[in-house]
Amino acid sequence: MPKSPTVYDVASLAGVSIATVSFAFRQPERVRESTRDAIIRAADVLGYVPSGSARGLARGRTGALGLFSFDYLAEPADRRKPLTALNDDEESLRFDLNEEFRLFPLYVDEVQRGFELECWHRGLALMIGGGNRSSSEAVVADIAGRVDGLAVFPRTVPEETLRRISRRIPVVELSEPSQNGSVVNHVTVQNAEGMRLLTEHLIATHGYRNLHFIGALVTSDSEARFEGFSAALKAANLPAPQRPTVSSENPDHIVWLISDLLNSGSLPQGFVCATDPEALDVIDALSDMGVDVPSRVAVTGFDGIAAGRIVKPSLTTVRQPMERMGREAVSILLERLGDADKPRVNRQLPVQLVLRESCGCSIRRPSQAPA
Amino acid sequence: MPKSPTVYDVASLAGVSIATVSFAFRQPERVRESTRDAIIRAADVLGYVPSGSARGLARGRTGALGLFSFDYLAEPADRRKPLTALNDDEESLRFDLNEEFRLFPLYVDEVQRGFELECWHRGLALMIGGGNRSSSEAVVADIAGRVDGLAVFPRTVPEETLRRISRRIPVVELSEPSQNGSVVNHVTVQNAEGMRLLTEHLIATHGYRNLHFIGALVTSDSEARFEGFSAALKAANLPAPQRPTVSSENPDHIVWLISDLLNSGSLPQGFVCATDPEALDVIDALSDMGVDVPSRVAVTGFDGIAAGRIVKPSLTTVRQPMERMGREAVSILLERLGDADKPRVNRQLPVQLVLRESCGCSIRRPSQAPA
DNA sequence: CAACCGGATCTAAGCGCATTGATTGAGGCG
DNA sequence: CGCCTCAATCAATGCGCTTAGATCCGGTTG
Repeated sequence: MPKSPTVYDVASLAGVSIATVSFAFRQPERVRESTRDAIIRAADVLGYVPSGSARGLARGRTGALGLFSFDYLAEPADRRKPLTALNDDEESLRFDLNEEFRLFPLYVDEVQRGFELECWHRGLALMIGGGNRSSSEAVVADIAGRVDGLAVFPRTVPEETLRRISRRIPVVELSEPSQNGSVVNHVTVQNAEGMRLLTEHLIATHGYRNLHFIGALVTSDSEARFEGFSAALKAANLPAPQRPTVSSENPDHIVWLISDLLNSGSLPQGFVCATDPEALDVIDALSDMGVDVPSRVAVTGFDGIAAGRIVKPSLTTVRQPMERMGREAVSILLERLGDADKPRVNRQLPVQLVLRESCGCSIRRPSQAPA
Repeated sequence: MPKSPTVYDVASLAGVSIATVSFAFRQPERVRESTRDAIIRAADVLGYVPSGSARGLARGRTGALGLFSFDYLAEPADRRKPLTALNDDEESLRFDLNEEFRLFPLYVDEVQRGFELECWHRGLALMIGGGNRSSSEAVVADIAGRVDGLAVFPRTVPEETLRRISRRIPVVELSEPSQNGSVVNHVTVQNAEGMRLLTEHLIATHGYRNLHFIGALVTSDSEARFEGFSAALKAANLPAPQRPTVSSENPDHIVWLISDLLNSGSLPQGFVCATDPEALDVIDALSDMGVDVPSRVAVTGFDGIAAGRIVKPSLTTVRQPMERMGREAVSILLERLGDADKPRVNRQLPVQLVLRESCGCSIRRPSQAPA
């Protein structure tokens, strides 16, 4: 690019000072109309686009919010096999057996969308970064340095870094706060309550009495869900496990775990999973072993991702108001831009039970008006 | 926030000059280890996070790419009815009749995802903005001022603005270039070719001879698709219409249009639509009028969005390599960051025919190995 | 006619960092 | 023991913009 024009160039071409050029754009009413026109014309001729960096520096705020998300590329390789396959050109024109939908609109993506929409709606720009625990430190600081407020997904940024950043700008974490209090704001959903309702449904409606909880308890959200699960069992006078059947984050573990249960003849009546992706992995594993879902074993998830309605059987789950979570995050940040030490909040949003096929419910079409 | 610390604060606490602080972070090898440690410790104590604006200003580049997208909120109201309904809390726990999936992972979202992944992969931050023709002018300039390269979706930014921005930073438009040459780079797909293949399939495999093309020709992409459609008809010695049955962008128009055809008894054997969303609207309209798809009329789309596999009947379409388009955009921008006047490119990517139910093809499960 | 006033414009001082060229000092060499 | 070299550090400048305060000027007011 041939050296982009600056206020100085515009000013000299228009025959005014740089201050006037700046005013012409930021406070047009302060500048006489004729001069303003001249300035705009000069800017047009030169192709002037003001530098965001310079503006941000001078004003002390950037007018942008940041969101730090997962980087899918950093996930274990086997998780993104479908993606790789997709890039294979010679497979063009094949039947659509790709399973990319299992990876794309995930929980984070829908939350992110809400964040975007709300930012745009309020005239803010949005800076997005991605990474995982390891990569993040530098990357997240990089982003934090360019925005007026930051939202992060759990497990993307070490708490220490979060604390440091929150001394500079407001920060909100999109998860249940960990038990030992948190240094930042939070947007949560009714994790425990939602899972309790779902479990109750399995017990009351379907009469299941032997349920397993599957999920890597890597976030406070999953933990809260496990507690909701346990609470429902206790309320029904069923034995509640001390710990869930942990699956770690490797999908293979789910396969091993289930084949163990199958071989030992101790398959439960239902698997209650901490998240939708885990539930989908469980369904896959069961299918591969010839175990029918839901007639032989029920499976449920938690999230409400798109893939849950695409797979067969469709997934019974608890839907989080993902888009709205993103919106709330923006709103929390905005409220805190001005006054520094507004108290931290934890805004909890309602969830919604979504009954589909995988729990044993048949498909109904309630949209048909009863005659 | 209590006034965030700067290099000056860190420098004085560590007892060095600001230059050394800067070096400690940017070129660690230039600083003796002991001093570096002292500096990092001081930075820790103060909670120092370098200002992106200042850095950007000083270095002359920001290390971020921009993407300018549609703002769904700016769409006609009736298009987002499902969204509104979703926010209604009292509807919690209802059966999942919401149709949000019709709006979310659309074409743009998947392209955007590719853009994000590629940026992160290369260690770049990403700034996203949204708007439509009207709102954009200022917003897009705002973003253009903060990034080193910009990608835009068609119809989001007036060409004049695009030209101006491209004098400052490299720009790539995610669409077929318009016939009269373009001032920016492009990432395209085989629009015409893909549509030709699809139409051929309808003619050859299903024997349809009376097809209508439906689509608002608001982008060069849609135009190219129409040309592909016409080409296939001509090749089969079928009469090709001069113009498509335009639907404008108001879904109601599709309803009117189809009810007209129905009332006059001139329903074709198939509707070939310019995009998936339009095809879904057509299917909806037909269903509402009691016309079965595909037994009575076939319908096809173009895009490959997720909703196409969720709806009944599932949508036959042409799938664009959306994620890859985003990736290519990043790659094009990056190649042009250094050398200013590298020639403009138009990188065309392959598409893929996806045969599902709505064209009359039955569901096959090719993954089953033949015995 | 002088003092005054308000609108339009300008001068000048940063904003926080990167970076060039200068400075310092310790070790190497003859 | 003096001179040179090189590594480590520093002083100073500029990046492009915003904005408080100064200035200028034509028009008012008494």
